[in-house]
Amino acid sequence: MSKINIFWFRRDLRLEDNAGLYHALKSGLPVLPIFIFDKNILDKLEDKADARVEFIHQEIARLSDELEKLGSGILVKYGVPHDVWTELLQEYEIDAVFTNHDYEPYARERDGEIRKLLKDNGIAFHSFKDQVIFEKDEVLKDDGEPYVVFTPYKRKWLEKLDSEMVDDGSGGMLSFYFQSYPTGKYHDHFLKTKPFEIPTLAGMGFEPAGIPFPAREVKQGIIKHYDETRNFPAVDGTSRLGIHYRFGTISIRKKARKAAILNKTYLNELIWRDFYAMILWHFPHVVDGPFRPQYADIEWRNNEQEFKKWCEGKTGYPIVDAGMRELNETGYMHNRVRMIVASFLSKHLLINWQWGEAYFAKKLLDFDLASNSGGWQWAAGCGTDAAPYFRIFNPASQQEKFDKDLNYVKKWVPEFGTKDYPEPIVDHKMARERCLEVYKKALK
DNA sequence: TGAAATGTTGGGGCG
DNA sequence: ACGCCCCAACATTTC
Repeated sequence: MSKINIFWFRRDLRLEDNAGLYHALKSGLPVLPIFIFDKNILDKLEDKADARVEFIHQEIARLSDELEKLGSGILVKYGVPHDVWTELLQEYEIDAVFTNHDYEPYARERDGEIRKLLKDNGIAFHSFKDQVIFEKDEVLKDDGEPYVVFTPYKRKWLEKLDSEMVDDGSGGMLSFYFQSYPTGKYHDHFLKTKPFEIPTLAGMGFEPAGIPFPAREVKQGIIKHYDETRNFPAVDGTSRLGIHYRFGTISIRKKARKAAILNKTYLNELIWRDFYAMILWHFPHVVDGPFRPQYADIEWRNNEQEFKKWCEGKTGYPIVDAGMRELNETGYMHNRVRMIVASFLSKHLLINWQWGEAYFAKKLLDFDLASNSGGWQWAAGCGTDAAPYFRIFNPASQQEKFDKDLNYVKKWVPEFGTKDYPEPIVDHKMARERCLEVYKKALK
């Protein structure tokens, strides 16, 4: 058996502009791409019609088709990564393994184990930055500590971006950090093989969710006008690329490069993404609780019936209910509305934001641990650079500002305005004052 | 990427 | 013309 290198796909499901894959293909030995449906992760999912699993499965099938055209294939396994790698060590003569960094706590632990397993077998494990522009230790304060406030982080991020410019190949200049990896130039370095059989969704205990996935291509003009349109949920004004950023079906470098040219506000959102990934790396405790410890003392009401009504979109606050119903039906919620429903749950209802975070984690197609945690903690006031606790969104004025004509509300809450629509679950004025008291008590 | 409470100003009605 | 009040509009402070 002749030696090969392996490229391990995780959340980077594309053949173009893929850092780890590029390095693998340039390494000299034929490259066998693999993917593992990780039982450690899949077994934790309650809903067997999980659209994210379906999405990954669909994208793996697409990679398989693309590789077949190149005379190669992707080896897809279903199991616990350590067991799978132990099998792979039997099945192949592996020289080195290539992959891209994954910064989540579980992934760090998993990769540590696999790195050790491979090392014990004399095999190198090479991992690369691919899913962010700047990772954990690239944008730090002058004293070497991580930023916990966004604005100075962003300033430093932009400075670093401009610090190294290169020729873009067509006469202009381009940040070194936006350069793409010309993976396609080396596509003939894939291991020549027949296509492999891919485990079926049903075989892994899953089924299709039956909701459509957002396109990989953004409609003309959306990014260019993002700053003007992004706040209006009834307007088609956001890219909806979340799921593609999450699973790497698009290249962050390509999108950030485009954003830097077309719209600074859109680029800003990508910087937030880097920011929260960096925060999660340095402060992994944000997965299980508030970044600021004193917020753990808030006496949440945690009323189960009210939580259920929030989940189902039956709070009697139209903009909140519209958001929750959009989420339940499509796996997506407009970002402006995410802020409104999060503020409402944690502040009006005084329900632990972690309940809401967990609900989003179950429902959002674009769920990302770092950004979800960061966003919820921002809304609840307990995170890095968070909205102060006394900044309580008024659902009525948010609706007036951002959905004046009620187009969004009417789309998702058809019974709005009829007798079938429920009365508000809480009085706004009372809830606001109650929130201020409870937060003040915990924080004094 | 807040909202409400409180303070200030100035125009207009009116005696 | 003047003082007084009301209140909208805007500014500032507070939560």
